Amino acid sequence: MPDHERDLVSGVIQLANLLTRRLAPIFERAKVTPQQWSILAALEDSESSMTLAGLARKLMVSKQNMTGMIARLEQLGLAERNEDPKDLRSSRVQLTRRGRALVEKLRPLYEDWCGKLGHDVPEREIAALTRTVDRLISELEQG
Amino acid sequence: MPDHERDLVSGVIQLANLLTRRLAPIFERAKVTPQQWSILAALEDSESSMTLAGLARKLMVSKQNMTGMIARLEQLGLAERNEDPKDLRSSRVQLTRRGRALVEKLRPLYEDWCGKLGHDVPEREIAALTRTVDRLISELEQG
DNA sequence: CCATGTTAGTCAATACATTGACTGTATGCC
DNA sequence: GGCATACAGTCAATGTATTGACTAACATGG
Repeated sequence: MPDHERDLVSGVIQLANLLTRRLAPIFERAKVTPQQWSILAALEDSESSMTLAGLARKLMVSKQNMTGMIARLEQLGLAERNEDPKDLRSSRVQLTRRGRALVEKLRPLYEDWCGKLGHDVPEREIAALTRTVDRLISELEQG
Repeated sequence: MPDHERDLVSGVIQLANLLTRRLAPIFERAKVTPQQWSILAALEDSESSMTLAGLARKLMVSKQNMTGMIARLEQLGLAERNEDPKDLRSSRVQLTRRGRALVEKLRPLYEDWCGKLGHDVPEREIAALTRTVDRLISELEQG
């Protein structure tokens, strides 16, 4: 029995921290962090290169943050930037061969982990949670 | 219509970022951050002093993190540390007079904001969401 | 009494995340 | 054409969050 009530806002923030912490060991052997994973997965999903700003919008982080994240992924040899001849402002980001291989290796691990998450909690509740989270994100995105 | 599906884990992490971002302006005039708010509120709730490790457990962050957070709150003159004569390892953290006054001023603002959150989303869903979040936290806390 | 193990707190290194300020490129309207 | 505006990317400063490594103090069982 929890001795302190946790409001929704604090709960979501604490849950996010906890998820990140528990997720980290899954990716540890590959030397990537959960946030790096999210970028790698987004790049593979896109089936083509993306701009920094496009990635930032998709993952809902600032473009300044994305600059650093991509720099680290480039350092690791998992992603690369190329100039876009059509728009000299943009660079197109894409997975390297190693990056793509890594995503293919890690995706099942990630999905397994997510699937096992909430084995205590009824399936219906998890689905409802997912939907409500999306609604809240949409609502907050405007403001 | 969202073009990309967002799984629960990514959704919760993105929602937490978004909540923090939207919450920040509420506290901006008082020069505190949402995370600092969470500590101040916890200290007021406790009705007595707390140890660093106790605070860290309650808010589910590492004690190393708490060291820095408390140092910043002390710098701001909102919290203070005193030695515990019963246990020379511990320091007891408590609100200063200014800290207590600030919490009293900010708490209604915070609660209003939380209350208005999800005006699109039925009350029942919000309550269900809160419960599910708590369950997931409990499950992950063990592992 | 003392060895062992646990707990409280700190420091350092690294990653993530924000805002503000800035450069350079593109776009659109007159 | 040229100016205003918006957008892409970066740098710097600050705060949050983690782990690992360490010291000091407490607690327990020989």
